[in-house]
Amino acid sequence: MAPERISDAEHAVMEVLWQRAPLTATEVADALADAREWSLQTVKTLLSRLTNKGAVSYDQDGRRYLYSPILAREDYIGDESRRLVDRLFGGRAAPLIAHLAEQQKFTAEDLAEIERLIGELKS
Amino acid sequence: MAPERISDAEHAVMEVLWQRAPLTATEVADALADAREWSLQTVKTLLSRLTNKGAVSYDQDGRRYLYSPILAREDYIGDESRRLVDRLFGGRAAPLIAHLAEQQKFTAEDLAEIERLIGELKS
DNA sequence: TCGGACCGATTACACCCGTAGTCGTATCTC
DNA sequence: GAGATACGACTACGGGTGTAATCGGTCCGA
Repeated sequence: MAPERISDAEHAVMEVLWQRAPLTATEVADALADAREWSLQTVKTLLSRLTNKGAVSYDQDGRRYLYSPILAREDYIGDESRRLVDRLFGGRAAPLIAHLAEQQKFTAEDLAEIERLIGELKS
Repeated sequence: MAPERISDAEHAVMEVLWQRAPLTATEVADALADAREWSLQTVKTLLSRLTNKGAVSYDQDGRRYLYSPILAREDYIGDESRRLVDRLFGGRAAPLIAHLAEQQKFTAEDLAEIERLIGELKS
């Protein structure tokens, strides 16, 4: 299948569905109300585009739809992360980490966590 | 100023200019010939859009332009990395690393490198 | 039973993006 | 000095995106 790209706005909708599903369009819109000032219609358009892209499905419940994600969040963040690493760091992850490190993106807990991860990977 | 987003195609042009500058439009097109099958006109359009976005500047050399980056590569990859971390990992970098780790994106050298980085940061 | 209310579907529209073609002009060549 | 050439500027155009309004059908309340 063609890996249909998911836009920023669409991604916001996916995040809601990944958190809990199935949901009606209205419920999705409510969940987004804090973050984005979208009309219900806008959310419905995004749901419909996501459906066309094969990223969400729906079950009909009377005259409304209950939407659920098809695309797994794991897969999405995997693809996006890989894209970034490929585009900006020649496909190698270490330079990304070096970069994040220089930006002071790490808290003490982060460092401990990462050390633990590295330790695991080495064994 | 609004941080004008740089598109994928535009980014490819920036990479050339980051590698060496100043360059003429034709030189940029030549440098890209291997990677992308773009006509010279396409490259010129991209350079012009990047100029409008304030990401590159030019010096006039007779009747042609010598283009140079204004936006620093550091800043660009910083912004892009931060965008990704914010969008997908709630602004924390450790989960990104955990994710990359699970994808087996790290070679043995990477691991050594990262360990070294972490060691430095902890001190 | 009739007018809203509420659905999803369809349509709208301006802007960005990828990918160029064309135009007007300045320069080089003979 | 006239035609070819090379340059940047302007124009084009189909598809994606953000952001909705409108349409046609159905159900609910009075």
